[in-house]
Amino acid sequence: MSKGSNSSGLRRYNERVLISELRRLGLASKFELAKLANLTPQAVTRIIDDLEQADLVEQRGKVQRGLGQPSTMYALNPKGAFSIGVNAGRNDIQILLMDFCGNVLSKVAHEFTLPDPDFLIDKVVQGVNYLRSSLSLAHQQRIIGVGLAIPWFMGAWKSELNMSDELALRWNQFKPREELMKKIDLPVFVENDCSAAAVAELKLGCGNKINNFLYIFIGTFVGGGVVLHGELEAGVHGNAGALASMPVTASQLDTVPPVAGSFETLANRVSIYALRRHLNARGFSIDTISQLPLLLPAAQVALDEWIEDAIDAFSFVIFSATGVLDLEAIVLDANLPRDLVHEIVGKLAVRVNLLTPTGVLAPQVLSGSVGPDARAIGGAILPFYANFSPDKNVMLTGD
Amino acid sequence: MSKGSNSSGLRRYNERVLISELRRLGLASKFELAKLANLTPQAVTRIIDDLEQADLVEQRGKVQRGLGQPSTMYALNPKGAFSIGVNAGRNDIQILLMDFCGNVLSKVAHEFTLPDPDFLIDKVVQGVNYLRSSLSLAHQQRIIGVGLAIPWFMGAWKSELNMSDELALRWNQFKPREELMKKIDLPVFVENDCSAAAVAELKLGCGNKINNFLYIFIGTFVGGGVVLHGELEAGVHGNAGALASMPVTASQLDTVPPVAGSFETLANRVSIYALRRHLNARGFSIDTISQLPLLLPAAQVALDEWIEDAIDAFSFVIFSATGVLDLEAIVLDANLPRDLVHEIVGKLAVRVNLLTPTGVLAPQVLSGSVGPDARAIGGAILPFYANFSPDKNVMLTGD
DNA sequence: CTTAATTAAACCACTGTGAATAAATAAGTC
DNA sequence: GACTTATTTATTCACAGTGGTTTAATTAAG
Repeated sequence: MSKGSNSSGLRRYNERVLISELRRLGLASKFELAKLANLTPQAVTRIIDDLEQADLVEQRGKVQRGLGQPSTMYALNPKGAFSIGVNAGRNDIQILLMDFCGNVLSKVAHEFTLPDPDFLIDKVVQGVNYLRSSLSLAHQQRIIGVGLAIPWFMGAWKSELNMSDELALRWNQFKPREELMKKIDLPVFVENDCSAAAVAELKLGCGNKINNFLYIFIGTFVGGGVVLHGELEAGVHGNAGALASMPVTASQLDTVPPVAGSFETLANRVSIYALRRHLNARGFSIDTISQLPLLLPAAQVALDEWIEDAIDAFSFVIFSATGVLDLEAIVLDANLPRDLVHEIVGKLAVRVNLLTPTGVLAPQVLSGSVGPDARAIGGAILPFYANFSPDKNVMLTGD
Repeated sequence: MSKGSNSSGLRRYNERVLISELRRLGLASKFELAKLANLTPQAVTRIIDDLEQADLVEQRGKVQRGLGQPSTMYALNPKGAFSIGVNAGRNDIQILLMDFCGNVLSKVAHEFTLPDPDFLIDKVVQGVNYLRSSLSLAHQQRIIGVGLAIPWFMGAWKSELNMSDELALRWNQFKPREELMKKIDLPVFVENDCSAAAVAELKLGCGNKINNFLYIFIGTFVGGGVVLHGELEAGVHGNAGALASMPVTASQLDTVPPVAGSFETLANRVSIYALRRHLNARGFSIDTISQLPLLLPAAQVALDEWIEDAIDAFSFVIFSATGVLDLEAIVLDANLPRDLVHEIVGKLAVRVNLLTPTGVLAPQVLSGSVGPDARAIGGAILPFYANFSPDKNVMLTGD
């Protein structure tokens, strides 16, 4: 089952290790890289020189540190590779162009209500082609792929979304990767939207310091991504971090009770859907979540009620996840105002530390540092991740 | 953070890949191994010849398959390496000697009530030395280590175990690896008992076919181990699979309710401790779980009540774990009569398929094929696992 | 004489070693 | 203060070592 490797696999692996270190550090000398990667300066020299030849890495002046010859610093060449990331949501889509250093160069977005798959694909193709043409021809050659972040089981929430049976069926049969590959002549990478966001957090956010975490994103519903040992753990069917359906205890609020014999689920308590439902029950109505601040301070009590209930449900899920996986941290982000995210994270951290059961070690609770665009950004990272991240599989594929 | 590698790392990795394949297949030719491991027959020849030289692999005759030269078959040499496995439980200890093929050569066991750490260490040292001396001097040189499977947080359940504060404190401060290394001049490997059992299941049980599963073992309490991509996932602090403290909904039975603001935990509903408590409440008393069959059929109703309640709690935990990790299977074993394990697994499988929420893919539910000794056997595998399993870290440590 | 497993010898790609080189600072000398 | 020399650190050169690959030869069957 597990595969052996050869020297070119080894080289590719070391190459990726150096690229990753360089991405993590921003700026480093060959010597530093050698120490960090446990390689000899020779090996690093050869690899970095080759990468420089291939325009993936560039010199960035020299730095003097005390005695000795100054270090020639290297960094990833932002123009060395490009990637296009797509987040396809239930109500909106964001498409962005990213350079090799992770900078977002440009971005397009649309909002809509309940798209059908064909419409969505069209929007993606249009956006990708538009962003693509914004680059010079030489740089267009360096786009290494399109990464799509999209919820799984889009058709599974048809009642919550007022979706027709027919549309739900089409969503269920929809194969985004295949459809996109038909219309775009670039490699296509697809991940669950929240797993993609977890990758964004791993590569551009707190992943610099933390290697094992559960990422949670509150959007229309709620989802997550799992990062173990600095690598995305996608699960057997790519469905890891499917937090929406996680069982939790019943809510104190006005939720629809689950069908008999079944469980209450996290999405029913923690999601923008649940928040809006509770606000509605308290007489506050909004069309999109961006209008939330307009309701304040009148709706503050209702909002606080929901926060309290959400924290309750969350702590349940966090202890479940920590029990199974013994994680360093929970990283929470949301399509909600920044200070609200911080408030939830703060209260959650207190609760988690208070209730940590015997036999479990409390994880840190952090707020995501990438923000609401994490999913699209994560999408853009997917092609980089597949081509330049040092996972074990790199070694396996021979020449 | 991630480290590069060199040719000796590569060689070690390939060596381990071949050993693992050979362990999985039992018997294979160089040519077969080459195809499976994605290596050239040449490379395999070199590696296997070296391994044969080192007595880790041996020829096992020739096999004719149609035309052509017959294949020379190879297998692991059972006398190539030995390992001693220990399971240190709250009431008993098993110590066994294992050969390189995974056969248990001999075994010693003791029962007791609430040992203190020193007593336990003494028992382990005695047992290890006894088993060690049962081998010829030449073979004694080939013992590659002692693997200890032991519950974490032994002192954390002092009220349930009627443990004195003083004893609980000593357990909490107990460092088994350090203590053992003082008294045994062999490498010592320590894992959580249920993680060790998961390794046993991975290497000697269903792991032949399944690479991603949550292993659950019902003992005095309940615990688990996580296997992802054919490797044990121990967690940041080695505490992955800490199912005992997993939050679940409240029981319908006679459990002690959790303190206010806290959760009910799995161990309080699914464990031999919980079973005995329920049997007690129904007027049936046993000293050890092996006496359970003596109570039947009188206690059948009480037993069925517990099973029903246990399945309820289990399905909660299984959906939590599957939501986070998207697993292929749940593998359940217990220190209970074999047919009772099968009954629980059967009923659990039905329940899981019935209740699988939208957005989650139901895992298989299987009964463990290693059985009640899984923890000690897993312990014995730990040294083999550390020395011969192709995990990524193999490559990292240079020469 | 075909087929398939296995091996031998030359080869290639990679990293490692140890000496040499380059570029700076620090210390000593006039 | 200018010049020299030693010291330190980064980097590179040439060669050696390891390990897998290639090609062709060998072996043992049908």
